[in-house]
Order: sequence, then structure tokens, then C-alpha cells
Amino acid sequence: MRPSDVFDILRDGQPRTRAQLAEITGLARSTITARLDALMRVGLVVPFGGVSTGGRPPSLLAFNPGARVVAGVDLGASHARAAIADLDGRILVERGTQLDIALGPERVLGWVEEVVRELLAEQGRDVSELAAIGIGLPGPVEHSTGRAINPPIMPGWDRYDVPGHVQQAFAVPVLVDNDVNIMALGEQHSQLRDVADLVFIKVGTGIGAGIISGGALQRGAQGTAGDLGHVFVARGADVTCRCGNRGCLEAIAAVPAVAAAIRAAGVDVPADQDVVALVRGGDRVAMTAVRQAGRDLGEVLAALVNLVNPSVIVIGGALAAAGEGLLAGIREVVYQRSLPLATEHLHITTSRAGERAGVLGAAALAIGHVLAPESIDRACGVPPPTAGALI
Amino acid sequence: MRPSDVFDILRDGQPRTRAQLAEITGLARSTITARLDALMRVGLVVPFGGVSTGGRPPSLLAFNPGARVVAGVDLGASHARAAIADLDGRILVERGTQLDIALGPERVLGWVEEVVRELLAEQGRDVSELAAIGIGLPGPVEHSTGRAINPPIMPGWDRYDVPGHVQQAFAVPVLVDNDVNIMALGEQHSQLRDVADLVFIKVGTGIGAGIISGGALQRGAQGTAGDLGHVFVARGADVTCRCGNRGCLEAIAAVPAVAAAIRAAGVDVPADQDVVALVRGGDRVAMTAVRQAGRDLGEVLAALVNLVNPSVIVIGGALAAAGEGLLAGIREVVYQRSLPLATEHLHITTSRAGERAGVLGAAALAIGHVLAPESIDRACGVPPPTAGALI
DNA sequence: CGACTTTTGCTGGACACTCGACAGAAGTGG
DNA sequence: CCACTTCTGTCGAGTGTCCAGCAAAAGTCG
Repeated sequence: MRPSDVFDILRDGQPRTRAQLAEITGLARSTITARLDALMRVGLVVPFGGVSTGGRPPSLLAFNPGARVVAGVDLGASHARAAIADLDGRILVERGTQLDIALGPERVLGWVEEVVRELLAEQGRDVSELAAIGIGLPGPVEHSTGRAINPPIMPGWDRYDVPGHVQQAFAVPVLVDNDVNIMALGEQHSQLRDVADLVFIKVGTGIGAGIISGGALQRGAQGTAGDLGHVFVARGADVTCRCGNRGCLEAIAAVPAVAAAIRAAGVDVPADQDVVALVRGGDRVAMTAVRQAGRDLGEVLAALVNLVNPSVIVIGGALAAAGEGLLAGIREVVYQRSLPLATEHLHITTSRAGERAGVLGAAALAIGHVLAPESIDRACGVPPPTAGALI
Repeated sequence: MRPSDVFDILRDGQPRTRAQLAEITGLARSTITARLDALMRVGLVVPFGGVSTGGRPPSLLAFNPGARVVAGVDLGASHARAAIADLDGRILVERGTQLDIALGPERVLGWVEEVVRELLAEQGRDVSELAAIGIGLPGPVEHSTGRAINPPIMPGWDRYDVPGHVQQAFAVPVLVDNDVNIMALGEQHSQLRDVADLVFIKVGTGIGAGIISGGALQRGAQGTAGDLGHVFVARGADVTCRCGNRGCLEAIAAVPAVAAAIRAAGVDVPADQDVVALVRGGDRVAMTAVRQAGRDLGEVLAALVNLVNPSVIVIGGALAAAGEGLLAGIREVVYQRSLPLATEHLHITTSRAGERAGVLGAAALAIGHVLAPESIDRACGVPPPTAGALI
């Protein structure tokens, strides 16, 4: 028995009658009923009312996103954010704080455990209702093992067994991925569910890309795919990057570089992150600098568009909040430099999810695991492998 | 019944006994026997001798790559190549010719049909033994429909139903893809079967890349992924490309550009493709020009390495045959420009398959379809969907 | 309030898959 | 040449899954 067949149909959220489901699957109504029973026992499907059309009203059945919850955790270089979401990816509660990733895995994951417990309690959810946890880390991650591999800005985390640690507190699946990958997932889940080729660009202290191609996250051989920040850009040929190389995009288009450019033009920028406020305030110099950063970014994105051929590029991170200037600069270059074939149906937009992209994506990663057909069948008590008759 | 479960184990070519298969799958020997019977009836599995260990000798069973054959077709701008391969991807016969793709689909596909028939006959294979056909086209291809979409150099092919045409001659599945994608597949299948992240670069009249990431070919939203040729390179900022833009990699590093550079240095190059012979002959000017092309290519590949993070880059196409100079130029730049994390385990090599990469990959594409679990089960007479009892 | 319509839950039967056992086949070793 | 070992093919039985049909339920409409 594969309840997942029926569940996959209902997953879009639309309620359906047993007759409709039988029609769609080609199975008999009695079979559908049996599978629905299993799904309803677990709570994943619930009745949904029903309107009579002259006879006994059909009972509509629908996916119940509230059956369980997942946790989405977004850990950045200096911030941490955690959320509890339902199985539809809707955030129920969240909490963020300033937290230095360099404090090391024990202390940071300790915060995670504490906050997840608190958020669950706030929602009146028992720990047993938690189905999975997704975590984004600011560095290359080996997704299969959940370990960060040679992360530049995460001292103490190298090859640390994140899932192992977290599972001591919560006995659920723990999925770990790079933070920008997570954000790409978040953007896809929150507004662009049917987009199979999406690239998310994060412009903050650094610059990175999360690449979803052919519907799947591209992680690369070492989990470092999407590292835009250190691609060479001619205009920066004389600028030395923190990585030691010259000409890195990050060294001329990330927030610190833009702030420096504004300062060089004589405008006072107290802290790097004040760039956003300046632009919003209409400061000409700041706006020009951001637009130039957009052009620089556009150089690299033009290459990316030719290489990956996405249908949507979403710009996120701190600098994306600085209005349309960045986007305009990017568009200016991309639409000129990339092949017409690739840009013909290309959309470039700013993030809608904003600061929530990370936790949204982490939750989406967790949900993807929880609602995978095998997980559904297992939850319904169906033995997963080529199951023969039991003894 | 799922004979594909058993088949997937035998697919590596290693012969196994029934007992071993039972051990691996956890199924009863009698069940294994039943599934093997189905596979042997179709010919996909054959007995393979066996050595006694003191009792009745076990009969070893093995995948039979000769059960059926596939055709691999590589259509270039001005050449065509077709091959018949067994189910292991080994080429049995092949044939190539000069053929202009601009002659249009009817005439070109007519050639394909004719040659495939001839090659089959030469191998003493009946048309009924042909299981599938893979075709590579020199332009963007919508893989799901097998149609070329807005191809720049294929007049008359736009949205032409290639599978439909071919299937009038051969009633088998026809898989179509971009020629460089096909070559990437070919290189992967001929020597690097366990490499999940591989990029194939073709340097000929144009420059293109086939990107295999996470084990799957990346085609992008419009099927134009991997279009390296028109990525901007600073050194070419003043050179106008045939696409109308300036600074395209193709305009300074493809074969015609290299030939032009050599001519500009005062060396006579009768035809563009003579560059290879010049380099092999040890001409200093030609070698320098090729090495410079390598560096230019390296600029773009450095970006690609950061973005896609492959574990292997294979250089193919005409210019790759010109010795180590191109490779040296590429390595020079890539290992300096890309992130250490991404280059740490990166291999950059020249194509081993050479001119055969195309037909090998086309065959691999076809084989991938033929040996997919669903196809196997169908061939064994197992109804594919959630099969209930028949009436 | 009763007839009609539409949907549901239940039950028995059919089917296919899988397992375990057994007898026979095909070798080895003394 | 015979005893022993090891593997194969076949058969009956058990199990789970699915289907079709029927009576009951829960509405609407006149």
C-alpha cells in the first residue's frame, strides 16, 4: 500500500472528495478510503466539510499542514534566527538574535536547542510534534553528512557533526545546508513553487549564490557551488580581496566595498550597514555606488545566466533592501551581456522573503524530507523496502 | 514484481549467483529466480558459466550488453556521425561524414536513417534489435520534446519534431539533446562513470559546455545552459563576435580566432583547422596562440568552477587535440583564480573519447532510457503504474 | 414528511506476489 | 563408483492488496 500516492495529489492543499481521488489515480474508491484512513490516522489528511449537490454531501479531504511542525534555523556569520513552521512552510513563530557563529558549534547549537524548545512551547506544541529540523550554515556544507567542510568563517565547525549534536536534543531528522542554498529554497517555496530553475543571490558582507537547476539544489562536488563572491571582475583588478586574490567581485560590490566607495566620495558612513539607510534617504552618492555595485554584479550574473540559464534570479541580502538601484544596475548589464535566448524569459527581482528567506528555506528543506513519499509511507506504517509478506 | 531491482544490481557487469542476489536483496531465492527468468526471457541477463566449490556449481548470471543495441548520432554544424553501440555503451560500428546541418531536418535525418540501417545490417542486427536512438544537435534543445528551440546555426530546424520524424523509420524511443551535453555524457560514460559533477568543454568553431552536476545533466530553463562562448572576457573587449556583442570568449579563443591570431603574427594558416597541425608540428607562434586561448578560456572556467564546483573538467573539441598547450593555459589561470576549496580536488584533463565523445554520449543517453527501471519492468511485461489486479 | 440522489463503510472474493520446502541435478573427493 | 556437497527448479500455502457490490447514511427537493 502506498498512501503517498494519494497524499501527493492532496499536497497542493486543494480539498478533494474520495470519488475525485479515485478518478485521478484510477484506483477503486474502497482502495482510496483505505489509504486515506492511514493518512487520517497520522493526521496528515483531515476532513474539510463538503457541499451537497442534491444527495449525500461528499466529505472533502485535504492536506492538514498543521499535523506536525518543523523547525527552520538560519545561522549567519553574526546572527541566528529560528522559526517553527507548519508543513506548508508557513511560519508560526520565529526569533532572531545577534550571535557570533565563531562561538563554536556547542554554544551556537545550544542556543538553537533552547530557542526551538521555547518556540514550540509558545505555540503550545509538544516536542513530539516536531517532525524535522532544517539548518543553514554560512559556509560549504556536505549535505549528505550535515557537516561543514573547511568553512572559512566558522572556526571550530570544520567537519563537526551537526545533526548528531542536534539529535541528542531532538530525535528527528536534521538537514543541513549552506545558508544561501537555503535562502534559494526559501524564495522558491514562498512565492515561486513551480520555478525549476532559480538562482538566489545574496549580497551582504559577502556575495553568494544558491542555484536551483532542474528543480534540484546544485551543491557541487565539495558543496561550494554558487560561490560568486570570488569570481574575477575587471573593474576590481587592483583591489585585494580578503581571500588574498585580486579582482574578486566581493571586494568591490559587497556591502563593505560599497560603504568604502561612498566614504571615498566624501560622505560619512558610520557603519557599513548604514549604506541601506543612506540609499533609502535618497543620498545621491550612495545611490550611485549601489548602482555601480549592481553593474559589477551584473558582469558575473551575465556569465551565470549563460552558464546556468535560470528563469528567475532573486536578489537578496542586505544590499537588496536598498531599493531598485542595485537591481537596475544588474539588469543594465545582464540584459546587454547575456545571450538573448537566455534572457528572453528571464526575470530578475528582489527577494520577497527578505530576512525570512533563510528560515523559510530551512523549513522547506525539512518539509521536503518529512513529506517525501518514503517518509509518508513509513509514517503510515508501511514497510519501505520491497516488502514481502511478513512472517 | 520488479525485475529492475535485480537488474540494477547486475548492471555493473559483474556476474553473480542466485544466492548472492538473494543475499543482497533480502528476497528469497525462489523470488530471485522468478525475476531472473523474466530478465533472461528478454535476454538482458544470461548465464555465465560457474565454478564448483565442492558441490553443484552455481550458475553465474550476468548482464548481457549484447541483448539489444542502441544508435548514437552526433550531428555537428558541418559533420554527422552515427554509431551502433551495445547496452554497455561500447561502440560496435560507426560512420562519419561531412554533412551540413543547414540542409535541413528532412535531408539530415534521412541520412541518419539510411546510415543506421546500414550499420545495423553490417552488424547483422535486425531493426527489431534496436532499442533506442540518441541524437545530439548543435544548438539549444528542449529535451522533453526533442525539438531544437531558436537554434542559431540550424535553419529549418526550429521546433522541428525530430523524434516524430525518426520514429517513422524506427519505432523506438528517440532522445535528443544538445551536442555538447551529449559529449559530456559520452566522456562520463567512457571513463568517469562515478563522477557526478563533470563539465565538458568543447573548443572548436564555437565554445560550449556540457554541465553534469549532482549526477544529472543541467539543461537550464530554455535548454541553453552551458553557453560559455559568449561570456565576457576583458582581453576581447574590442573584438566583435559573430553574435554582435563585444568581448565574447568565442571571439578570441575559438579555433577561427586562434587561427587569425597566428596569421596576424605572420604565420600562414591555410584553413582554420590547420591550427592543430601547426601546433603538433611545433610551431612556436601557434603554440603561443593556443596557450593564450587556454588562458582566456581559463578566465571563464575559473568563474565556472566557483559557480558549479565540478570535480572534473574535460576539454574536448578540435583545439583540445592540439596538445598540452591549451590545457596548460587553462590550468595556469584556473588554479590561480578559483577558490582553493573548489580547486583542491579538481581535475582538468583533455578528452579521451575525442571525436567519439558525441556518439558515445548519444548512445549513453539512449541506454539510460532503455535500462531505466520502468523500461526494464515494462520489457519484462510488468504493468508500470500502481498496478492492481487485472480484470 | 417522503421520495430521490449521492456518497460512504463494509464485506467477500479474486489476484498476484512472495516465501519455504523438497526433490532432483551436477559437480567433487575418496 | 559411491557418498557428499551445493545449487536449481517447482510447487503449495500464506499474505496483503485491490476490486466490486450492497446496505446504510445524509443530504435535497417537492
